[in-house]
Amino acid sequence: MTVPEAESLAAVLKAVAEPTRLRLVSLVAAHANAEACVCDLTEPVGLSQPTVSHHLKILVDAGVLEREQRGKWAYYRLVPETLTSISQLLTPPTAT
Amino acid sequence: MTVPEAESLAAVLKAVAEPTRLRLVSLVAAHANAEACVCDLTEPVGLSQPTVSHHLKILVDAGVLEREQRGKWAYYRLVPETLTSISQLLTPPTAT
DNA sequence: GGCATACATTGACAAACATCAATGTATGCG
DNA sequence: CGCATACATTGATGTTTGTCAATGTATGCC
Repeated sequence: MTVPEAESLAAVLKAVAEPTRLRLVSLVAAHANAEACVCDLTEPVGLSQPTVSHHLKILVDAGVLEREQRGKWAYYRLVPETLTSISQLLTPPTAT
Repeated sequence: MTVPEAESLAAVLKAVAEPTRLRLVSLVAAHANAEACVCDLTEPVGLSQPTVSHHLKILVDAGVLEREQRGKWAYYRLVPETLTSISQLLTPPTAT
């Protein structure tokens, strides 16, 4: 694995390697219509709205979630390809 | 995903979510006999011996690598089950 | 025993990070 | 226009993290 490869993989992993963000991803994926707005998420994770927005931005920047603004609300959806991709990159050669 | 589940998954991900440690894992896995000692690893990653030992300890604590002391050398091997496990936990439901 | 080798641990420090309060921006409604 | 709602951004703060120099520990060899 080259240095740039390691850096780009680490960047995505870093976004996900945080308990709150894992829960956010999980909550978004499990939510009705597979999308959720910030107001759906602050109460379940028990953190302030700015903090949740901050975490969501990190997940969007990493390509784990995507954001769509509809009226007053910002809807977040999972980008399954990203998780699938890092999942495959992490699978050890012996498996499969 | 519950809070404890998120925390334990995040702990393993955190160990791997670092470029140097990803390269170390990759180097160990690709090395002859699928094991490597610290002296095999410092030069490829270009960091000091204490720093490499430090990263290896984090990977061992997370269950990603295992360590075996043989004489003067400490040999590190991959624990494939750990990577397989987090790989599966990260696979989105839509995949498969 | 004495010395070299292989590695771990400690201490220190700058950089990155998670969090919140306060404030800013934009949308919708009357 | 004026106000409330939903969310983002900024600034500040305590904590974690990656790194190295210095030192400690243990093994092997003479």
